[in-house]
Amino acid sequence: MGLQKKNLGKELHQAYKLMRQRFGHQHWWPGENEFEVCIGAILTQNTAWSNVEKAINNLRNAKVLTPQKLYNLPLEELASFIKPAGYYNVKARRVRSFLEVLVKEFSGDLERMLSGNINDVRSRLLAIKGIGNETADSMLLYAGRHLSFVIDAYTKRIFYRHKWCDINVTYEELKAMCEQLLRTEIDLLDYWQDYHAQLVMVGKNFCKSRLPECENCPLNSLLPKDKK
DNA sequence: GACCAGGCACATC
DNA sequence: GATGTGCATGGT
Repeated sequence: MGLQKKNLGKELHQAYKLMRQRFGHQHWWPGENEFEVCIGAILTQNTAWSNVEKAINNLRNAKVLTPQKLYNLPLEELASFIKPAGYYNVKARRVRSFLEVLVKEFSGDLERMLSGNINDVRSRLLAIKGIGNETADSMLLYAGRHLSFVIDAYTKRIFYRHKWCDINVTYEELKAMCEQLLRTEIDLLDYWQDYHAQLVMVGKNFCKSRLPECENCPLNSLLPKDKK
């Protein structure tokens, strides 16, 4: 992590207040239940959520949105349902490998799969092919209600833009930094869930691509003074 | 038509 | 350990 700005914690919390003021509480994750959250977490990898919604609706309309039914689906059929989400062949395999563990090791009981020691649960998720850091943390935070901060491309882009981290920061470093500094609220789970959601709002609406400027961004008042 | 999106695994050097 | 590549649809 190296040199860390003094009062960075306060600045990060100020950022939250600004985003929250602009967008309101996001009540994330979008999804009817914990199982949908997990499937959505896989489907949204490098993909716009609007496309994921179509894929999930296909599954819902086909009435296969349960662990056992989804697991029993032939791979090609699963792939055709999730086509709108893109990368449908890889994602079909990734959903399948997640379900394999859920159904075979936990009898389809997602709550049991996600309960217990956070580090153990996280390791179990990361051992599944197709589940990396962000997907695992999304499942932990939004489906498992664990205190596991989610880092994504928007987080890195926004943090770097504001010089809250350097360009080479790793996933684990940024995650540890956020988890260490964002501890002021009473309800940390709600805070971390909404913090990530707010960052996605900023990313989607104001920090597209790697352009240095993002007009009308609620965080502009926090930009480093030399390049504004 | 180009560019982008809430990643990840794998190959290669 | 760092860097490059394939995967694919739909919106702007």
